Amino acid sequence: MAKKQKTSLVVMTSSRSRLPLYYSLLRQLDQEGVKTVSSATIADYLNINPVLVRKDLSGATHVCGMPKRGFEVSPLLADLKGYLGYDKQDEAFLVGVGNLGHTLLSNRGFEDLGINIVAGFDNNPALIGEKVGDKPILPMDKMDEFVRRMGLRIGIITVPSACAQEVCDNMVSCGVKAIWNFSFTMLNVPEDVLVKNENLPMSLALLLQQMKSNTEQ
Amino acid sequence: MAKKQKTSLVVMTSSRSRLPLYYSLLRQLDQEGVKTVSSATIADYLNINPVLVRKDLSGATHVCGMPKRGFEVSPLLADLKGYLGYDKQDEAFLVGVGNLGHTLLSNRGFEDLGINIVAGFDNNPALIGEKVGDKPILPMDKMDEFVRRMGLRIGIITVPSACAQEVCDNMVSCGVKAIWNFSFTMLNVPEDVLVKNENLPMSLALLLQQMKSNTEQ
DNA sequence: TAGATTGTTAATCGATTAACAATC
DNA sequence: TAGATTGTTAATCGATTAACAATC
Repeated sequence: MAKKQKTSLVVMTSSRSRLPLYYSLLRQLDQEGVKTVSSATIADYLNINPVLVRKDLSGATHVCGMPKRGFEVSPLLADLKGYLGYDKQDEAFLVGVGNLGHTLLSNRGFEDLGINIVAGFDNNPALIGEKVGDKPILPMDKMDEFVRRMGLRIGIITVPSACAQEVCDNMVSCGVKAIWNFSFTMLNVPEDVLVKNENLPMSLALLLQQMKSNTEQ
Repeated sequence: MAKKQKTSLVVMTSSRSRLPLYYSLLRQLDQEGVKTVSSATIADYLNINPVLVRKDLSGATHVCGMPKRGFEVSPLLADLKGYLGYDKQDEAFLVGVGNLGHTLLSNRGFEDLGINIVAGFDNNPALIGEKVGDKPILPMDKMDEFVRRMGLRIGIITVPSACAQEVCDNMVSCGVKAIWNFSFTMLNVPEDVLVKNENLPMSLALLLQQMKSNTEQ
């Protein structure tokens, strides 16, 4: 990783959303053989204030930075991994094995964070019984029993927007407590169920808006 | 859309990130034939404070809410569309036509927000000359000339993490000012270039963390 | 030693919420 | 009219930054 340039990142608030970024960066540095890193260096990469980095890290880890040398990368990484829960195994399932469903089932990045997408559900007879990214594709009408039996708490919705609410209701009735929603539908759920909308086009639109307000100045 | 339940959404800060959600919701309501909506109803769907909704809306639109009746959906939608820039056409391009690249090129959701991904670039000879989601796939070595000629400012990185920085450097040298990065590499860019990291596994991990802290209480 | 870098306390800043008068 | 709902001003809250003493 070259050191000359600065990274401009889209704004983010609260340590909760920054800690995963520290983790990413530290893992990258670790792989490059970097042993210690200062808060200023981390801050530079992420385009934030070094004091904020130190505060975030001291709140989440037991690693103390050393004056003159900064933080040791590998213990920091280990602590952060524990704090973020990446060392614990979590199981999720996905409904809607279309384009995006395939992509997520094949994504190897979940493993590293302790997340296992155990199965995909779909109604397409051509898919049922197949495997995508080593994960079995099961028929929709098996979902209820499967999810209850395995006690799954995390559901991923990658169906077309029109049937997202129905799938969501099903998930909720099976005891799902967190839904990662890729459809464009705003879902209705009971208060104890968490929904995270991952509207990709909107996410890019947000970036464009920031870019425009940047160049206007 | 049923009205009985509340939606729990992952926290978000500043009107910038909430306005697109209002837009989504209002469009949905509009399609259902809803004519007026109160700030309390919007707030309920999004699990936020109604005062915040009114403040956000009054800052972004010229539509005044009517006491007793709330806001008219369709003028609000129109104003919001303008404010968010969804009525202006923007052009982006994508590098790395793998699984995720295919998914994004085929996604119809960008159009509605005024975003057109004009082409995908890849080195795979089997893909070059093909079309994905109606978008042409071109060889990597054509990127430079193509991007400069069209004056493209927005690049999407969907290549493996190992070559992400190289692709990024290329983009920057072609004048790209905003990068939507799906690789797991923290990119180095000059200060005037905006990077938005879309690390999908990490995004789910963040949701899990919140779910766990919810159930702990 | 001098300088780089840390961790912490206090000050600042911005965003959210509470309170309330105005209005249909 | 009474009640629902608005928009705005002031108060609160939390997050970020500034200042600075401690230390290798």
